[in-house]
Amino acid sequence: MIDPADLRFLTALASAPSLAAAARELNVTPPAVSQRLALLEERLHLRLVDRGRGSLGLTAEGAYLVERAGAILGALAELTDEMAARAGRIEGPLQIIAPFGFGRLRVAPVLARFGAENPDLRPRLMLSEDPLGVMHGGPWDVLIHVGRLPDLRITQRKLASNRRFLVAAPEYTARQGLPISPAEVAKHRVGVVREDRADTTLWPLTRQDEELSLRVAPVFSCNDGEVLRGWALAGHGIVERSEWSVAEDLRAGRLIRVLPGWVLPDADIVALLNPRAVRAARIDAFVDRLAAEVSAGRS
Amino acid sequence: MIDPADLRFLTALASAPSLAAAARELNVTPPAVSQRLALLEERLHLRLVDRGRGSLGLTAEGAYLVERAGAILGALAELTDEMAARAGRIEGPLQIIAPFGFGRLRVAPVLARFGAENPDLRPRLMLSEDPLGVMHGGPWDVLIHVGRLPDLRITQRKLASNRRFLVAAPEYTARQGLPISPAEVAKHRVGVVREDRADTTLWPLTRQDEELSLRVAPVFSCNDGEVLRGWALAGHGIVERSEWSVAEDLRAGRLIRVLPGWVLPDADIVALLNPRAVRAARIDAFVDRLAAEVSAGRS
DNA sequence: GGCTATATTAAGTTCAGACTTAATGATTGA
DNA sequence: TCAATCATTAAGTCTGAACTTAATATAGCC
Repeated sequence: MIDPADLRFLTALASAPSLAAAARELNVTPPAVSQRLALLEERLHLRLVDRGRGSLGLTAEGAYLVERAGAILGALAELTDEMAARAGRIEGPLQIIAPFGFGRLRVAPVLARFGAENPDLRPRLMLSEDPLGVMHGGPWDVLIHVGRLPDLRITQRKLASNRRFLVAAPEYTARQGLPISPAEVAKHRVGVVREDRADTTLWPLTRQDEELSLRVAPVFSCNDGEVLRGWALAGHGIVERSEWSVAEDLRAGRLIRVLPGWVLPDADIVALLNPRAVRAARIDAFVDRLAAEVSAGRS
Repeated sequence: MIDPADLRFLTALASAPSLAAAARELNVTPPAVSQRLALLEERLHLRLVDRGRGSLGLTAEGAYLVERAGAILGALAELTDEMAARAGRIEGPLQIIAPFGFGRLRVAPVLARFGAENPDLRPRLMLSEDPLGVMHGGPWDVLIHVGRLPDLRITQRKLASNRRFLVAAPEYTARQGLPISPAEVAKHRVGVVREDRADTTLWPLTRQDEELSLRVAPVFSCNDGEVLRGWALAGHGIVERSEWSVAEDLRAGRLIRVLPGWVLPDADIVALLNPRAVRAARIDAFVDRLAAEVSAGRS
C-alpha cells in the first residue's frame, strides 16, 4: 500500500523547480531526494518525474498521484485535527500569514506566547507585503489583514477596530505650526507608506458630512510603516498611520494628532480563516486569543 | 499526523474479541498490541479501547476513528491499485471465497499457478460451506458460487456451464440394475449432499416438457460432495453430482449417468465481484484466467 | 484452591528505512 | 573553457519504531 509519506514527498517535489531545490525545502541532501524518488518509482514500477530538459516536471502518473494525494492527505489531516479537538488539545501546525508591520509588532508576540503555552503547537508566521497575494501560494490557516477587503468568499472575523490618523511629533508642530484645515497640509512635509497596490497619496478625509480628497505630495515615503512612524517621531513631518501603530505614542505625547476633526476611512483588523482548512481547535483558539490581546492593546 | 498503520491496527482491534485475540490475528505477541495501543492512545491523548468488563470494546472516540479509517484506507488502497493498473502489473492482495469442493479442486490449483506467475500477488483463498454467508464477514474480492443465485446487486460473471447428473458406478448398476424411470430410483440406494441451506432430497427432474419432483430417501449423506463422489465410485449407490466434479469419471467410465434422458436444473459456476473493491487489474486478470481454465476443464 | 487466559510493565534486541558523505557525470551559462 | 548547479550512484551510519522475552497482576471458571 502506498504510504502517505510518499504522497507528501511527491507533493513537495511537485512544487519545486528541481530535485535540489526540493532537497533544500525538505532540509535534506540532494541524494536523499534522488534515492527516495528512485525507490518510490521502483516500487510502483512507474516513472513519476520527468528528468532532464530543464525544470523538473511530473509525468502523467506523477501528476495524477499528486492530485489524488491531496484528498487523502487532507482527510488524514482533518481526522487528526478532529481527534485533537476531541481531546481538547491545541496542537499541530498553525500557519499564519500577516502583513509586515502589524505581523511583526502585534501578531508575532501573541503567537510566540500562544506557542509557548501549547508546546505541541507548531506555529509558523509568514510576513508579507502582500498577504492576499501570498494566500494562493502555500498552505495557510489564518490570514491577518488590515484595511478594506474585496468581497472574498472567506470567513472573516474582525479582531479590532482600527482608525487611521494624521500624526506628527510635537517638536515638529511647534516648529512648523499645526495645520487648521486640510488645505494647509500642502505646506507641510508629509510622509506616506508607498505601496504597489494602493494610492496612498490621496487621503479621503471626512468631517461630519463634509468629504474631500486631499492629494498630498509626499516628501518621505517607505513601504514599511514603522520606518515612517520613526520619521514622524524624529520630527520630520506629518504622516498617516494606523491607530494600532501610534496609539501608544499618542498616549505618551510623543506624537499628536493633526487635523483631529477629520477622519480617514477605518482600516479594521480582520482575520480570514482558510475555508479549505478544517476548523481545528488550534485555529479558533488562536484567533480568539489574538482578538483579545489586540483589543486590549497588548503586544 | 495520524499514520494509516495506526488506523489499520485499530481496525484490526475493533474486530477482535480481546487484545490477545488481536495479537494472534496480527501474528505478534500480546505485549506488542498492548504497547502499541497504549502509545497510540498517549499520542492522541484519548482513550480508544474500553478495557475490562469482559470483551474488548471501543470507546466513542475509538469507534469514530475506525469509522473514518475505512474511507481513508479504502482511498489509499484504491490509489495503490490504480497505480499498479497503470503500471500494468498484477500485484497486491487477492481474496477469493469459494465453496469447499469446487474451491479446493478447481480454484486452488489455478490460484496457485496464477500466484506463482505473479510473484507480487498475495493470494488468499477462503473455503467455506456457505460462501454467501462468509461474504459479509471479511474483505473479499471475488466469490465463486455454484448454482442458482438470489438476485444480488452484485456484478457477476459466468465462468462455466455446469449441469447436474445422477451417476453411479458401473459396478453398482451391474449389480443392482439401472433405473429406467424416475420412479424406479426409489428402489435404489441413494446418496445426497446434505446442506443446511437447501433441500437436496427433492430432485426437480425434467425431460423435454415433462417435469416432476422426485423425493428421494437418501441412504448416504455428507456435506462434502467429494466424499459422496467417492462413495459412488466405490459402488455404494446413485448420487447427484455436478458435471465439473464427475466429468472425468464419466469420460473414463468409472461412473455412468443414471436416467440420462432426465436433467436436473443447471448449477452454473459464477464469479461475484465485490462492488466495494476497486476493479483492480489483478481481479479481472484472475477471473479471466479462472474462466479460461475452468472451461478448458483443467485443474 | 489451582487452572487458564488476559493485560500490562520493563528491559533488551533487531532491522529496515532514511539519511549522510564522497565521488562522478551531465548540463548550462558566463 | 571554466565554474556552478544539478542529478545520480555507491557505501557507510544511525536511529527509532516495532518487536521480543520475562515477569507480574488480575479475573473468570471448574
